[in-house]
Amino acid sequence: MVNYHSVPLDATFHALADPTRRAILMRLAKGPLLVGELAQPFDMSLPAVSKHLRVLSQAGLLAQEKSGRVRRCTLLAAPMRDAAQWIRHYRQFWEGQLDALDHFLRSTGPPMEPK
Amino acid sequence: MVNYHSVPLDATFHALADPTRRAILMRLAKGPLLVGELAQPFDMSLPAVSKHLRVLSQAGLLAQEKSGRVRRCTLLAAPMRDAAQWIRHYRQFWEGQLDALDHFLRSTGPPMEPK
DNA sequence: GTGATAGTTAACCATGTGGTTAAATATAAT
DNA sequence: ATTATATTTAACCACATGGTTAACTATCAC
Repeated sequence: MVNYHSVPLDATFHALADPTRRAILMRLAKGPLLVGELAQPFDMSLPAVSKHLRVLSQAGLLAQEKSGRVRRCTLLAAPMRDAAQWIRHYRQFWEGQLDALDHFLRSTGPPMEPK
Repeated sequence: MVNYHSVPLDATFHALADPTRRAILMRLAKGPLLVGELAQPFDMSLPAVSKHLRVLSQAGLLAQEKSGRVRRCTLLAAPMRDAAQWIRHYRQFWEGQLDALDHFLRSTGPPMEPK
């Protein structure tokens, strides 16, 4: 049972599963930011933010460019595009399953209905 | 404290971050399956599969319809559509950042450059 | 009834996660 | 050289995760 986030898609979805990390990505979507700027609005310590940045880096979603004692964080889009593609690839099937959902809801009925 | 009120997205992305769960979803995309049928191709115990199914259920991605001593699992698409929408919403920005990636790669040089 | 079948729950284990504070590192400013 | 600033690393904590085996529940078949 080694690093089960070694698969790129695993790492990408894992990175997206945390609201702090999604917020970081949302802010970086508007342009690169320094670590300190990135951390400022969050109510958590700098090391906590640093850990989130490491998760994002390991998922290939973030590049850090060191410039003096400052680190400029840049969003990298490619892995997220892969994630979107995975979802899109199955969307046709899911949409085919929407009728199955209706059937399921009808067959089980409201929670308190006598069986 | 920032509230991103995005707990469902957390659950959806977390569910997608595991290759076993993605494989389960991929198979369910072709139509409902019983738990046993679902578990058969995986090299892990039934309780392990059962746990994955519970994660998927809690993420709202799976419905289980009990019929006799058998449970029919049906994929529910809606949360996945929300996840895709989250990604799609930021795609325009990421694509704007592709040039920033090029700039980053040029400015930092090859990976093994001496520090 | 007895037994087989489908599946979950319980208890456990090793490791991962998300957070903390304190110390370390590196660079800039004086 | 000293000090302040930006950021990471280390050590720690409580809890979650992904897996196991064993025991339990529920249903079907005889």
